[in-house]
Amino acid sequence: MPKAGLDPAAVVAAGAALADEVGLANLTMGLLAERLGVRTPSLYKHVAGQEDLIRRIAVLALSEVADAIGGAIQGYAGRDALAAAVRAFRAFVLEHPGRYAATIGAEPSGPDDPLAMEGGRAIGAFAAVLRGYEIEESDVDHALRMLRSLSHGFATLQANNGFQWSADVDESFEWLIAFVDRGLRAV
Amino acid sequence: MPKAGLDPAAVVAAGAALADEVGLANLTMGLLAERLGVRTPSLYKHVAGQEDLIRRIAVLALSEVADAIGGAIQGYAGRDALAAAVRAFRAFVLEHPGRYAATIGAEPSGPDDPLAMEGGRAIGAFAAVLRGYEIEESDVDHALRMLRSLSHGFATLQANNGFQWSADVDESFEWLIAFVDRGLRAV
DNA sequence: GCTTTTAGCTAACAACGTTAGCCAAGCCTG
DNA sequence: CAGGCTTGGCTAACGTTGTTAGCTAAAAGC
Repeated sequence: MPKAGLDPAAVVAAGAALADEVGLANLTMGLLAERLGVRTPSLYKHVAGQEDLIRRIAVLALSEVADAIGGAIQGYAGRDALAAAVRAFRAFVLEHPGRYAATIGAEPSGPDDPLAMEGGRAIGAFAAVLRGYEIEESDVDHALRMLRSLSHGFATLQANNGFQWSADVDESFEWLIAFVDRGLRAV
Repeated sequence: MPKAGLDPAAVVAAGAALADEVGLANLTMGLLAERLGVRTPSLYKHVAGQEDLIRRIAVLALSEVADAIGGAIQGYAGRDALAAAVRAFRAFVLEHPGRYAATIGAEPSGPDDPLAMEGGRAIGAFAAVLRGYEIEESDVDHALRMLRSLSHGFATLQANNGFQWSADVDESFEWLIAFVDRGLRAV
């Protein structure tokens, strides 16, 4: 009785939403099937398995991250672009912790793997921020890695409640933006 | 036939070593039992279950991280201490990716949870680095979070092969130390 | 030396991912 | 429009993994 009208994109989208709700570790095929009003084995007509599902969720997440950052920095440059980019990134991770978690440890199989392409787009959005600073060619890659590490580290630590004590996290984040901005202008 | 002579510490140590070898995601109770020359259910005499095991591995990892950083910075201050600390941290994560992964997402249940205590010790080691800089009291927490985010982000991205293209990762890391050192002296 | 605790074992079960094989709904062609 | 083909759902079944129950023999204590 083919009536549910699923397709791979719908399954992946529902999987991503469910991962955000219950956490990636609790994203089970049975739970996803139930959410879609279908029996578990039916999912295998659309995705190859759980590993494939998570990989596709990662691709979706990276695509959304790239769009979010790219959209946020439009019309801005320098410190404004930096702030917009990292705020957009952090907001995405906090709103969509499950799908973002899918991107961690997902290794592209080759340069034309969709994972690599969307990942490259996300990194490109960060790279656009750096063009607003006067950074020597040889330093751009290092600065980009710094930006990624800081964004990823801060967002994941916060998403996992890694910051325990006193000081306000939003305040720390703004402090961090100022810190990086000063540093990049002095490079 | 109680002869294997296991105890919780031995099980946790073996679990941590195994996690480093095969990855935390592939750390199965059966595999660990086999490694210890014992049948799977016997492990439950020493740890309450897989969740408990991973939690204890996280405590062990945090304790080792704290010792590694604490030891590395002894006798150093300022930039030397900063470099020693983050190098020790990164080396630990790269040598022990499995046990470090156990610390991600482990939430302490209360302030006297061993997890919180060892985590606090590790953070304290980073905090010691900051005392070598002239940072205002109100900025210390922010700087500490920056340091943690950067260390965690860089190390985990590298451990997951998150840095894809050209530039040398070690070079980026040294660049990053210089970047943070300059920034902290200008705070 | 007898009792009690402890630490191993076997057997069994539940949850989950996955595969095989069936069958009806929708489409495509003659 | 009829018949076949493709598709997307289904049930049944299996392997793996985590976990519990209950037994037993080695060690520890009186």
